[in-house]
Amino acid sequence: MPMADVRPFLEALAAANPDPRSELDYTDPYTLLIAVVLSAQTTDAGVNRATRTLFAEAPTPEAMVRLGVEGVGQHIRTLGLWQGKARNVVELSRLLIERHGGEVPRDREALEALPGVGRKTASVVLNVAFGESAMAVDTHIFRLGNRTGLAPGKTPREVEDALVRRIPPDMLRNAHHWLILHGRYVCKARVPECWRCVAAQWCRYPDKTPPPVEKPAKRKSP
DNA sequence: ATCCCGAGGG
DNA sequence: CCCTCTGGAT
Repeated sequence: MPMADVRPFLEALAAANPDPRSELDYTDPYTLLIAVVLSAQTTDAGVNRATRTLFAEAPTPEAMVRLGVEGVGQHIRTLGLWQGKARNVVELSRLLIERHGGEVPRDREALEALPGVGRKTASVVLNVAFGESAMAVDTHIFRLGNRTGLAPGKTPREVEDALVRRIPPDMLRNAHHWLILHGRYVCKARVPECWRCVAAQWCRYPDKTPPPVEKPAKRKSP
């Protein structure tokens, strides 16, 4: 049975996933754009750290171009795929100046025309920084949408459309973030931890896995 | 060993 | 659809 109303589900996820944007201003489109470009094949902690030190040195597109590929690389060497990302960050910044007066365009086509920016990155920027009705579907959200009944679909695009259609407009902003965190840390691919899921009561997933049996604490053994 | 909060290209 | 680029976490 499909979830009748997605609002309680999303409210529970929102409450369980406090806004992680504390040290960095991810409401700033440029900061967010760079952070998301850096995020592929890496951990969130790594991206946060790299973005923080990078922006301390080059907070604007102009400064980023001046810093150059080598300079950017210094900040992101611990991330996966960092060589390509360093090139993308600099070239993308140059194009922002050349095409958009140094601003991040509020436009999907313009965003996706930038190197290193695909559909998912553009969606996150449009949604989180600009408040547009966009969703990005990765493996976590795809699985969660189908498993929970929130947004069933055979293809990522179908799931995406279902999400944009079903999620109340006032909840769309940041919904991507709540869903992705929930999919990563609770509604996991192999072993979903339903016993600590705040939204289990609205979920149709049949496998309500029990909590792991508490192993006897290891006393000082002989 | 396996999996990523992807994009670009064949 | 497939593959490659890459480092870190588990």
